[in-house]
Amino acid sequence: MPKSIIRTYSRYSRDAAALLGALIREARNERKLTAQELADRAGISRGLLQRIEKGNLKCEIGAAFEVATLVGIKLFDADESMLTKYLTQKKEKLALLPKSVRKKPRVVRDDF
Amino acid sequence: MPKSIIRTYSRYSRDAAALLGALIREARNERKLTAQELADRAGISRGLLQRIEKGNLKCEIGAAFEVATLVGIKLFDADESMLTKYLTQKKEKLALLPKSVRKKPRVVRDDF
DNA sequence: ATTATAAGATCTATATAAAGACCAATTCTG
DNA sequence: CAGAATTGGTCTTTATATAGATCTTATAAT
Repeated sequence: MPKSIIRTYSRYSRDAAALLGALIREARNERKLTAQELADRAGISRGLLQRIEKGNLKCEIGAAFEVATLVGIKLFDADESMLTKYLTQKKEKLALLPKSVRKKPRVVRDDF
Repeated sequence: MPKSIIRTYSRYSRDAAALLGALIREARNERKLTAQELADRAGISRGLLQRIEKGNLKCEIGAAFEVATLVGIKLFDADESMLTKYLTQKKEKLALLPKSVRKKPRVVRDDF
């Protein structure tokens, strides 16, 4: 980040991250895992896990997803096979869609 | 990151991030937004948006969620009010759960 | 009530994610 | 087709997220 950017987040994003964190904490409790244990399994530090559970938005998405996966949280309400299937479908659909979005209509050159 | 940590991600996490990226791309297309426009609205660089759409796991979760929100993707299949409600419920439940997970049963001191 | 353990908090060093600028390759649209 | 616009890379700089260590506080189980 060259210039210090002040990021703002919508209520929706904040709540979504907070919810994900709460779900993780709940699942960790149910599975009787300490923060250290779960962090170790996810290959992250305990501090990072703490921030994820608190819904911190500055965490890397991979770490959050990995932890969620480890405690059995189903992202997109889908299990592994469903996720793969859904992903494949989306990719196929994307292949058909236009590769770029054209915004400005060309200037009509009717002056000659 | 003091020592260079090689992070590994499960298939599930990778697919989930890839799916989120694909959904964003699809929604951006439908809304006829260029990458630059969406990036500007989200307050991020075009490069970061590109990585998010590709499902890069090293992106910050806040940026990804914010972009998703901007194109109308419903996280946890919930709209704003549902999300808030769900979050409140989770917090209430967490308040009742034990604050810490005890693993090792204390050594019984029956020698006196 | 004790006390070991887990969780919370803070600090430092460092690897790296991200912005910004640039150029190359694609791709719509007239 | 043409040519502008969009997208895809690459490179550099810099702010910062993270690991790791340490200390404090809270808590659960005896």
